Amino acid sequence: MAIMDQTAIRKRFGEYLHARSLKLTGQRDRIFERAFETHEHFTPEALFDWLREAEGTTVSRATVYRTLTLLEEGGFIVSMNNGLGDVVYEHILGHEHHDHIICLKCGRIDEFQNTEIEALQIEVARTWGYSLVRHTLRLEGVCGTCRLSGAETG
Amino acid sequence: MAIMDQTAIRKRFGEYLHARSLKLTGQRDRIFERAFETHEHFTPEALFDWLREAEGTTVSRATVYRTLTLLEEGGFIVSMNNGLGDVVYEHILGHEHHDHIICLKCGRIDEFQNTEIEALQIEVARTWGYSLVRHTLRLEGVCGTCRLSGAETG
DNA sequence: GTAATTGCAAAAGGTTTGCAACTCA
DNA sequence: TGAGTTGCAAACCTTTTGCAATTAC
Repeated sequence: MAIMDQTAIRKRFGEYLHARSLKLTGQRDRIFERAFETHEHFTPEALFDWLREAEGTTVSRATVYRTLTLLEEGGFIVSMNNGLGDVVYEHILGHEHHDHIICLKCGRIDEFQNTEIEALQIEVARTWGYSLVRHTLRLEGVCGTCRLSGAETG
Repeated sequence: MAIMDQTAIRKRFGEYLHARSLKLTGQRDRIFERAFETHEHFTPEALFDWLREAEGTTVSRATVYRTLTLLEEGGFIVSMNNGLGDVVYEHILGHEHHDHIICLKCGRIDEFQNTEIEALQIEVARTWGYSLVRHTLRLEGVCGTCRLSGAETG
């Protein structure tokens, strides 16, 4: 399923920086690497902590924020809201476009694709006179695990 | 199309407060009224300003926030993200469930309904073992007006 | 009369920014 | 060498909170 492997995307990151006359600093490198190391959604703060926990590795919060913005502008990562008020990011490595289904009990996030829904969205946009740039579809519910365990909690 | 008229929902607000042993204060009344007066999506700050602009009417920011939370808990309004980092609210008066299509250039928000998409969502959730509680579908693009005027702006 | 509410100002939480020191190319 | 980058701390913005005064019921 991978569209591009880690090496290729790393190279593209370098090219992207070069094209914009930006420098590949140690901090950017570490942030990039760490962001692509996880397959989870993460907050800027979480990434900051991960880097701090890694022995000796310290990158300032400001640089984390600045670099995440940079990565998003370059299309290497995308941001979304986790529904609890936090901004979370995910990298695009090996991800085709997908939407999310989120468990309201445990916060688990699964990803899915549905071409029929995609097609209908384009149709809706056209109907309203919009040209569709992107969309966000988030399904929220209770996952199987939580339904079996917690049942009717809170 | 209205599910409930303004009078009816106003009454329900009173009942809701009563049921929770809360008081119908002048401030709550004004906030409620103003929130239902507009059919646009609004930020807490915007509502605060509206009330301030209205001659003599002043409600503190704190009370605006507290009351909006209260109204959302009661199901009288719902909140969402406008995609620019702001929390925006909309009242539910006369609104059936709908999704949003947002213009990335001018921030305009339109609402639509599509039963086919709704049905497919339920199917997706079932496939993944989730029971669907709710969903958010946001289409983002460029509206007809902006496409005609601005064209390829920055 | 009394519990609930308000306004204020301070606090909080997340993100951005100015600036001097530093570093990649 | 010099444009771009970093870290720090202060600034920002939105939202929340503690508390004394006030108000609805």
